[in-house]
Amino acid sequence: MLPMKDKIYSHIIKCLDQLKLKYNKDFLVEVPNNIEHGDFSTNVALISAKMNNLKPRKMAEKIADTLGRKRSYRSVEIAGPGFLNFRLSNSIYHEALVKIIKAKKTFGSSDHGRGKKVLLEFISANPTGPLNVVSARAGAYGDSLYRIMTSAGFEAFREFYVNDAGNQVAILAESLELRYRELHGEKIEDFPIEAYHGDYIKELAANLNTVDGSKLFHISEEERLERMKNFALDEIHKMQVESLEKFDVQFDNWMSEKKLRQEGILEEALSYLAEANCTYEKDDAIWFSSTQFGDEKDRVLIKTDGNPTYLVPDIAYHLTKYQRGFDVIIDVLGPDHHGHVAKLRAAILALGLNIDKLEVVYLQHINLIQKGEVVKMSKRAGKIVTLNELIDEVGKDAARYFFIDRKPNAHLNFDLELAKKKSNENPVFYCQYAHARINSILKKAKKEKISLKEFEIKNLKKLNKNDELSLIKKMLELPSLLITCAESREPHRLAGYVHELAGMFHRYYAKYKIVDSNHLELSQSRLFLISAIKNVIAISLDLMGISAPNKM
RNA sequence: GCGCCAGUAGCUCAGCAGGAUAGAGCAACGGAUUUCUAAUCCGUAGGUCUGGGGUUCGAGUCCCUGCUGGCGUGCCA
Repeated sequence: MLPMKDKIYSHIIKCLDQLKLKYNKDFLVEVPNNIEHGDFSTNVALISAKMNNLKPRKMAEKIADTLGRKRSYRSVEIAGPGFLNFRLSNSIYHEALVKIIKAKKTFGSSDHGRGKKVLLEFISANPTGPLNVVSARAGAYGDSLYRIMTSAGFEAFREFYVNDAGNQVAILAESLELRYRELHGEKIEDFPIEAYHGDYIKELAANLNTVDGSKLFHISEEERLERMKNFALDEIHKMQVESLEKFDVQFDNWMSEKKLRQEGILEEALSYLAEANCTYEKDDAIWFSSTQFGDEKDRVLIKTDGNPTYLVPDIAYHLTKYQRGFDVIIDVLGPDHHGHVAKLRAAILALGLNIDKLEVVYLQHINLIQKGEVVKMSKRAGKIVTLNELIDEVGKDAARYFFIDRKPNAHLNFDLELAKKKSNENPVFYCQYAHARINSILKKAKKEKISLKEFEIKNLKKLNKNDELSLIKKMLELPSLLITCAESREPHRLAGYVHELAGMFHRYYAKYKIVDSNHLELSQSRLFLISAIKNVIAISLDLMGISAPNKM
C-alpha cells in the first residue's frame, strides 16, 4: 500500500507537469506539527518558485487551484511564505483504515529496500565470558534494526563475529587451567592480573572436571591447553546463545575467526595488500602503509614473533563481507572501537573495495543507574552486570524498550528501578497496556453481542471526530516511518512512535465510550478503529522484539 | 596534541536529513474512578536549544570557531 505522503507527492508532480511548471524534486510532503496547518503540507512552491520566475505564494496558488478540485482533498490552502496545506476528505481516511485492517500483520511493510542485501554485524563480543549490558544494547539495537529493515524490503542478515583465535582465547585457556588446578588442590598464589577473574571460570572448571576428571594431568601441556580452550569456547558460546535466546535475539551466522584462519583468508587478504604494494618490512615486522589511505600512521600486520595482529583477521573478515556480495555492510560497534575503524577503512581502500558500502554505527556507553547512582562495572575484577542478570532483573521487554528508545550514538542512562516499575512512569508498560486495554474492550463488546462480522464499511462515516481521524492519520505514518528508521538505521524513532500512538489511544479511551449497545453502528465503527490500533501497536512492538500482551 | 561522539525544561531524552508558535516522560502542584482494566485521563508550571560568527526566504538542525564532558590514539583484542 502506497504511503499517503507518496500519493500526495505524485499528485503534486502530475499537477506540476500539467501546469508546465519546473520543480525541484527534493520537495517534501510532511505531516505538520500544528494541526491547523492541515493533514499534510509541502514546501514545493518555496523551493521551486525561483526556477519558474514566480513568487512562492504565486506558484502555490496555481497548484492549489488545480489540486483543490480533486475529490480526495477537502481543501488545499496556501499559508505562510508559500506552504501548501492539504486537508483530506474523511472518506480517504476511512478507506485507508479498511486497508490497515485488511493488511493485518503486513501493514507498514514495504518493498522499499528492493531486496538489497544487507549484512548486520553486531555484538561480536569476545567468547571469553558471559554477555554484558553493552552487548545487550547492541543486541536490542541490531536485532530491531534487522526486523525493521526486513519489513522495509531489505534482505538482511545477522552476523556475530567470534574472536575464537589469538591472544584472548589463549588467556582464557590459561585462566581455566589455573582454576582447574585449584580444583585439584593446587594453591594458586598470584592469579595473574590479565587472566579472567569472573566466577564463571570456576564453574567452567567444575564442569570440565565432571567430564574429564583428573585425566587432563596425564596429557601434554599443549594438548591440555587445547582441550581447555575448546571446552571453554564451546561452553561460553552455549551460554551466550542461551542468553540471547531469552532476549529474543538470533543470528543467521556465527563467523568464526578460527575458521577464517584455517581457510587461509588471512593469507589471501595479506597477499592482496602486498599485490597492491601496500605492505613493507621494517624492524622484523610486516607493516601496512595505511597512511596513504588517510590513517594517522602505518600499522603492523605481522608481529616480530611471526603472529598476525588483530587487524589482519579483521581485514580478512571484512574481505569476506565483500566477497559474499552484500550491498550494504553495517558494523555495529562499541564506543571504544572507533579508533579501529580508520585502519579498517584504509585496508578496504587498499583492497580496492567500495568503501561506500561500509557503514559503522557506534553505540555509546551505558550507565546502569541504581538508587540514583551509577553502578560500577569492571570486567577485570569480574564485576560485570550480565545480560542474564539484566533480564532477570527487569525483564526482556523493558530491557529491550529502554535500549531501543535512545538513538544509537547517545550515551544511555539505564535506570534499573524505573524499568522495573509496573506503573505509568514506565513507558514500556504504557504501550503494552494500550494493547491489553483494547483487547479487553473487544472482549467486552463480544459479551454484549456487538460483533464486527455484520459491520458495514459504509458506517465508517460515523468516525468523524478529529480525534478519530487523527488516530487513523497517526497509524498511516507507520509505513514511511519504518522506511525512515531503516534508512537512518535508527529504530528509536519507532519506540517514540508507539508511545505516541498508545498515548493517543489512552486519551481517546478516556474521552469516548466505545462499546454502547444503544448506538450499534457507532460502536462497531469505533471497534473497527481500535482493532486497527491494536494491530499497529502489535506490529510496532514486534519489530522491537517486545511482546504485546492481551491481558495485564 | 590529534581524532570521533555528545551538549535542548530540575532529571532522562525526542525533534521525522533546513520549515510555520521547540516537544514528551519523570519529578512538582491541582483535579477525575458506582469504569469499557486508574498500569489511565485532564489541568498548572517549567527554555537565551553550551557561547560567538556565518550560509538563506527560514537554523535546535548545515559551515567555521571557542568552551565543557565521554571515548579513542599499542607489534592488546
